[in-house]
Amino acid sequence: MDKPNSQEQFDTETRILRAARQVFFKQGMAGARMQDIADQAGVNKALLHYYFRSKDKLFQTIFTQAFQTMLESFKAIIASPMSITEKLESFIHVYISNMRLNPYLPLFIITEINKRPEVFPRQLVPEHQQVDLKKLFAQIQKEIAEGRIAPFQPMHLIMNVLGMSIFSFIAKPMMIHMLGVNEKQYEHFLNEREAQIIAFVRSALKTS
Amino acid sequence: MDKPNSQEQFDTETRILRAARQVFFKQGMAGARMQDIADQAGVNKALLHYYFRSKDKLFQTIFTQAFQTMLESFKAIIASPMSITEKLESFIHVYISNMRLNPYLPLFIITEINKRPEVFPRQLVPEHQQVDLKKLFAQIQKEIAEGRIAPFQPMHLIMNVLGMSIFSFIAKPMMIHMLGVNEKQYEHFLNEREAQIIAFVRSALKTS
DNA sequence: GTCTATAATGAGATAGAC
DNA sequence: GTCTATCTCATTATAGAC
Repeated sequence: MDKPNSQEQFDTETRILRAARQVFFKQGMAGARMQDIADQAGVNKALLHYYFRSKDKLFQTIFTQAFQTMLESFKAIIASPMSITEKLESFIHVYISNMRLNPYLPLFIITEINKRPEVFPRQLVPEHQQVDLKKLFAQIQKEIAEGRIAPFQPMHLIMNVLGMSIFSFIAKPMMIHMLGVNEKQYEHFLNEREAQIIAFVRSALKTS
Repeated sequence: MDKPNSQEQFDTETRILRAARQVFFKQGMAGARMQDIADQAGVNKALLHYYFRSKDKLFQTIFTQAFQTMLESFKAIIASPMSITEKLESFIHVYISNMRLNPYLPLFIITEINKRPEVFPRQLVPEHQQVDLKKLFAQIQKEIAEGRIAPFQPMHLIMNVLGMSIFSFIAKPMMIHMLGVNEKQYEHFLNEREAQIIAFVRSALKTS
C-alpha cells in the first residue's frame, strides 16, 4: 500500500472513499481489510461502519463508481464528431492516459465481475446509458464502403484497439516476470506504447 | 462453482489439485475457501492439510504450475523454426485455444502477482528457462530488413498480438456489461476472433 | 461524529479416534 | 489415509461512553 494520503483537507467520508478505492482496487473485495482502509484514510475503523454500514456496502459504492468511470471514457469518445481513425486514436490516447493514472481500474472491474457474477444484475448499465454501438458500427461500415479504411468487422476493430492499449498495462507484472525484464525497462516500453499502437492501427487500416 | 468433478477415477491428491485449480483460478488466493476446494474435490477438508499442510502451500503449488504452463506456450512457439508471420499466427492460435480451455489462467496470474508482489521472487523464472527474446527480436529485425514485413518494434509487435488475443477473453464479463450484449452474442464474437486478429495483423505487416 | 472495548462469526489448522 | 470435533485467530460489526 502507498503512504497514507496527506488528505487532511477532505472530510471524513471523502477520505474513506479515497482510501477504499486504493485498497479495493489493489486487493479486491476478498483481499481488502477494513482496518487497511481505515489506516489508509487516517480514521478510526468504526467510522467506516458509521458512514457505510458494512464492507459490502462500501465495496458496492466503489465498484459502481469505478464502472461508471470506465463507461464514460467509452461513451464520450463515441459520441464526439470525429472520423473513425480519429476516434480510434482518441481511444488509444484516453485509455493509455487513464491507465497511467489508474492502472488497477480495468483489472479491478474484470476480476470482481468474474468472481461474483451473481452480484451484478443483468442490467448493471441502464438501457438509456448503454454504449451506443449501433451508431459507431454504422460509421465504421460507412467509412469502409467509402474506401477510407480497410474492411474489418467493427466489433473486432474496436476490441483490437482496446486489447492492445489496455493489456500491456494490466499484464505488466506478469510480463516483467515472463520476459525477465526489470520495472524500469518495462516502463520505458510503456512510454512508447501509444505511438506504436497508433502506427500499427494506421498500417492495418490503410487501403491499398 | 461448477459441479463437483466426477473424478472418482483420480487419487485423492490429484482430485485436490484439480479442485484447487478451479477454485483458486476463479476466486484467487484471498477469495478461495478450503471448504470450497474440499467440496469441489469431494474429500474431507482435513485432507487438504494432510496433503498440502496449509492453504498457502497449496496455493503455491497451483500458482507455480500455472505460471509454468503460461511460459511453456510462449517458449515452444519462439523456439520453433517458423517465419515471423507464422509464429505470430501460431501465438494467436495457441493463446486463443488455451483461453477456450482455461479462461481464468492469465487473469489469475496477473491478479495474484499484482496483489502480492513480495511473494514472487525476482527470479520467478530461473535464468536458463527465461523466454529467449533476443533471438526472436533478431529474427523480426532480419525480416524487416529483408522487406518481408513492415517495420515495427519487436516488443510492441508481440504485445499487440498478445493483447488482441488475450484481452477479449479476460475482459469478457466487463465487455458484456459495458456493451449490453448477452453471453451468447459474445461467444459468437469470440469464435470469429482468431480469424479476425490474423487478418488484422497481416494487413498491418503488409509491405507496401 | 469519533473513540474504545467487545461481541459474533468465519475460516485455517490440528488432535486424536478409527 | 480419512474422519469428527475442536482450537485459535483474524476480521467484521456493534455497543456505549464521550
